[in-house]
Amino acid sequence: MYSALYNHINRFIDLSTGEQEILAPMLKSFSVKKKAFLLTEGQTCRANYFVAKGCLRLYFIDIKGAEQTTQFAIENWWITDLTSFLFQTPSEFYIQAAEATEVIAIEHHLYDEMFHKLPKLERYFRLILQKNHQASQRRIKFLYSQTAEERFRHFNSLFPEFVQRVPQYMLASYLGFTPEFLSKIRAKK
Amino acid sequence: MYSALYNHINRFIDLSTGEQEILAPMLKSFSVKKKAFLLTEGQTCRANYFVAKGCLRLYFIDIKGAEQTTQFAIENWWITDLTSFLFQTPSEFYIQAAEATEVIAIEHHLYDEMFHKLPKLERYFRLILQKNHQASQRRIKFLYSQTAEERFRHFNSLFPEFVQRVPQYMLASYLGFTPEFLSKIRAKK
DNA sequence: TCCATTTCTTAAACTACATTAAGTTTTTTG
DNA sequence: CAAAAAACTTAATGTAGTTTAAGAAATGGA
Repeated sequence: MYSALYNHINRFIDLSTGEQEILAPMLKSFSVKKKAFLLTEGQTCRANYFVAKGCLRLYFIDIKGAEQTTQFAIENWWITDLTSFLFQTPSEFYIQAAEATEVIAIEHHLYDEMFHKLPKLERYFRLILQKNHQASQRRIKFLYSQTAEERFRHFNSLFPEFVQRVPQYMLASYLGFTPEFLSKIRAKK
Repeated sequence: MYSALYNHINRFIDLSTGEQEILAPMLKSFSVKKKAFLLTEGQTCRANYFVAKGCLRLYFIDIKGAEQTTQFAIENWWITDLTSFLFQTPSEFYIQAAEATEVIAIEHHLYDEMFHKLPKLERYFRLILQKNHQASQRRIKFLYSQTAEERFRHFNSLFPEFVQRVPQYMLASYLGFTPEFLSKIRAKK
């Protein structure tokens, strides 16, 4: 049921079978159809989501009405609107399945309890959040140091399979330009 | 000596006097003169830095030779090049004092030991990293949703004192445009 | 398998911001 | 307190990327 998550946790800390059994009742596992939403603007984000299989994306709608993708989560990544999740306030974001996705969720009303019952998980989440922070530092540098074309070519060389996996308009907004411009870049060579 | 840090930690968890005494020998406290460096490109980042007083900034030099500020840390914020710090690899960043600054540092060779001796701090750092992650999500949205002028006006309305505190060229690169353009915006009104 | 929807492409006109360069003001330091 | 260095301003010129709009291709559902 939750083996994808247990395997991931065990990459960072040792979680015994007994501890897994304590954790299990606090989790929920379910499928999300392609294009279905786990969160929409105005709603309060109910859970922190772990992707067991598939792909979720976090985006918002800008003043001009365009979707701006700010994050993707593939296998073994957590995704949520952290502010909305932690403080149970209305979100300005959408979380949508970019593909048919298998999700494991920890809901807000059990989040603190989880750390209380399994303090070991403080370490797991600290390490995950450190990875997130590394990724953010890399991403900001990347956004500030290259032109749109360089960003695309660089991203494409690092994650060629992923570029094939999602529609170009999602990728374009994630990389900070328009789908038309991405089309232009590709046509070049 | 380390009271600024102890106070900060106690906002998130309860750290007893005894525990403070365990922590103390793993910390270092020192002053950094304005414009002095805690890290330069090519060096390995030795520590994670907590600002007790003053202001540090993290920046890199882009292809055109311009400084790009990617992060500021004022009182009660931690700052480091996390990848370089965790894996002890050469950094592409500089950490410099934007003002005369009082720093409390935890060095790499004591970082794991700190969590081993004081597992409570796993929680403190998880909570800090959550705040960081919230800040990153906010920042990315901010960068993607507004024009340069809007970003400046918005930032200025949120943090007017901070805008006065640092040179405009640092702020301009942090907000993602040139000092000349910032000058132009200001002249407008 | 066909129609509807979604996604991608092309190209011309436009604009927000960068670049360059020179001059001015402010801050730092001996 | 004078000189040097650092920070800021102004303005002309240039360009990377956007906008708009229309058509082509791919995908998905009944």
